[in-house]
Amino acid sequence: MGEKQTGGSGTTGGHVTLQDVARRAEVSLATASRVLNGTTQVRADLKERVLAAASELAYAPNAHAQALARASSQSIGLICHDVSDPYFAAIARGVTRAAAEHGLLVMLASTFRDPAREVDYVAMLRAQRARAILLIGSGFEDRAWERSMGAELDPYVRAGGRVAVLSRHRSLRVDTVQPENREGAAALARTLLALGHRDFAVLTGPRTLTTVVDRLGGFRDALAEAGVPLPDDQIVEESFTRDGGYAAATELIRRGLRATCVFALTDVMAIGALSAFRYHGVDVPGRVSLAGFDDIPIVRDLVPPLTTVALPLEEMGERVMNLALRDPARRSRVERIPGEVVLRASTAAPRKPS
Amino acid sequence: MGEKQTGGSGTTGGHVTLQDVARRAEVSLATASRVLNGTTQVRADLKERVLAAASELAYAPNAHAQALARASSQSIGLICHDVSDPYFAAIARGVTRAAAEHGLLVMLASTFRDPAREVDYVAMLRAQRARAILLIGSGFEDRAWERSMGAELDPYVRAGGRVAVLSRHRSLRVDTVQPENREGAAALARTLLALGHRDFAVLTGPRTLTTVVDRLGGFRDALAEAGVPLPDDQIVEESFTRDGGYAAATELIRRGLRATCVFALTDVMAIGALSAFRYHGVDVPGRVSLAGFDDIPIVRDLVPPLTTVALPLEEMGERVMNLALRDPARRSRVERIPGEVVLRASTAAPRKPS
DNA sequence: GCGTTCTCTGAAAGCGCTTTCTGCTACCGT
DNA sequence: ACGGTAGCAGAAAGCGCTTTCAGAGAACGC
Repeated sequence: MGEKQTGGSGTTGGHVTLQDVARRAEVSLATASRVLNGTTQVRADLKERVLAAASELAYAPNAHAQALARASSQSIGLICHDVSDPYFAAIARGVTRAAAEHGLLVMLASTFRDPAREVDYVAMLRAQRARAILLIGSGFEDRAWERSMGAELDPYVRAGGRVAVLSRHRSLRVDTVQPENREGAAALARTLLALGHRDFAVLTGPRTLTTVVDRLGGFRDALAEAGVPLPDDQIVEESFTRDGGYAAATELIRRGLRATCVFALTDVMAIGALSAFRYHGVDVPGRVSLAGFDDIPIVRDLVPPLTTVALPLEEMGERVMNLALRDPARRSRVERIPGEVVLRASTAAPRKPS
Repeated sequence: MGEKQTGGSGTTGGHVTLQDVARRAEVSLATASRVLNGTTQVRADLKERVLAAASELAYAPNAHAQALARASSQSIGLICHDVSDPYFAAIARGVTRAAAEHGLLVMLASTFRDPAREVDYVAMLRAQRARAILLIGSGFEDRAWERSMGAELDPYVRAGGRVAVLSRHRSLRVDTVQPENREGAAALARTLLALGHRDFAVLTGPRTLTTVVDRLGGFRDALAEAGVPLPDDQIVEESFTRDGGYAAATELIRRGLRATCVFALTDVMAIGALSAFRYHGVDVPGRVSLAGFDDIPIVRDLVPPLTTVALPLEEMGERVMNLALRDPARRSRVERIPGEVVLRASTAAPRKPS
């Protein structure tokens, strides 16, 4: 308590080491370590001295030294496109929550959709000996990229690292949490058909993303099954962002808005689209119905509230985290997450049924 | 290329070490290290051999060993209340972007507003020898908490760690990025007064948060200056969340909505409030004007778009990061971030001026 | 041509921990 | 009272790297 520690070992610069603690407690290094880790019984008085010394010196173990000695770290890596995207933010919340329960620290990386950056981050996380690497969000359909990812991931896995992906194709043979994008989009299509719509448009992100392939494919197939076409000029491609959605909707209007129902492949795009429609005086759902995908939290609060396909985002984050931590023996598990169509006020029957 | 490496050192379990690389390249450990770090000139042929060996073995340096040997890590810690809150998400984006530029990894922790958890995370980050610890978001006005935080932070700083905080009181003597909450709220109040409002209500978060103290104080003071009272029963306290805002607005209605203008202390609360008003048929801005604070990206897309005090969130994240990395010599810098009142359609002149 | 300076390589000493392994003391049964 | 066995403390060997510190050639000047 009233202990002066000015001028002790390393007034400036240095961190207190276990050695310092041991010295002060007048025990060996080994004993100090054992007390602090509870590895073995230690005589009560020594134990007390060590604890006292540690607290007086405000000792904090060096996690790097521990990781080195134990050959295992206390952190996991999370790679996503952009933390500030509500979709990822919700997932990240689930991941961090689950990580906290395991006493793990989350190392977060945003790639801003740059494949090269993604590879870099995997390398960094590998260097950090992260217990697991979590890849969140649509991958790229790109051979070269897959190869360089593999070049990082394979040795990592071979060395005992765990990889889990969320919402990616299984080009990488790893544990996977996979929302049923195709089925969800198809279900949405059927719902919209049932409302009476026959003229559709789609606002999509880059076609190279696996998510786009699945959602667009599922949607289109379901329409085709009902004999309803999806004309190419009614598919507008932009980035998977709010502004992308805005731009896509604007472009759609410019091309002549023939559709009575617009499907934005993500809620984030739908938000932008909704604003664009409002700006251009296109009433939703009066003139067009609008639907999204993901059910990010905010879309309830839009006007009109958005019809979408709900995914349990936070839970998905927890599951991918837990999947990565599960028994490494049984590999390559795939958990499929069904989406649920949530009808809200942004969709309605078309005014003039075609 | 065509190199078979089956059965090499550690087919399973082990990571490739620098030793392995050196052995394969038939050079010493030291030389391998020098090549990989570019520390010193190394004869061209040796260099080539090392590089080849490293790539063939898919070598990834052990960051823990590096950190230990170099006595410095490559990571910074970011502590916030909740990543999925758009306010923090935007800031986190700025932080991660800035960190990427410095080649640093961000370790992310969400406290979910639990002070104890916050202290725990600081301890973990300290153990990780994070280059800097960033504390984002309102602190607690609580002596005991301040003490335990100090107990972690002080030794960390003494040992050379850098701490920077964003949007907290300076009870901790560290670098600070401080939005001008008081001034911003006051400016907002004056703007609303100028619109003709005389009856105000406030939707606030927990009074123990410093942000609440400042924003509420600034708002109230500015009203007082104009001789306008802010009755206690028109201040509703809830959590700083969307649902908190919803609940607060609902409670306000229950108490009898005497105000013509409601100030929600954060945009996130305002979002909830807006939905509550809509649900209860209270027209915004027809019956009440509504204003928030922060200017998180989504509020442009609300209906009506929200009047608020804009803060450059992403930039704030970058600045707090850079502040933490700046020359440690000149300590305790404070960067003040002015807020700018942004008038949007959620506010209007009161219908029946009092 | 020989001492001197340069340049580059390798051996070895840590960084701060964990974890054998060894050895001591104390206690047990008989 | 004595050998045997726990129980517990300390010495020391790593974990995988960086970085002195020496030393060995090579290049240089005079």
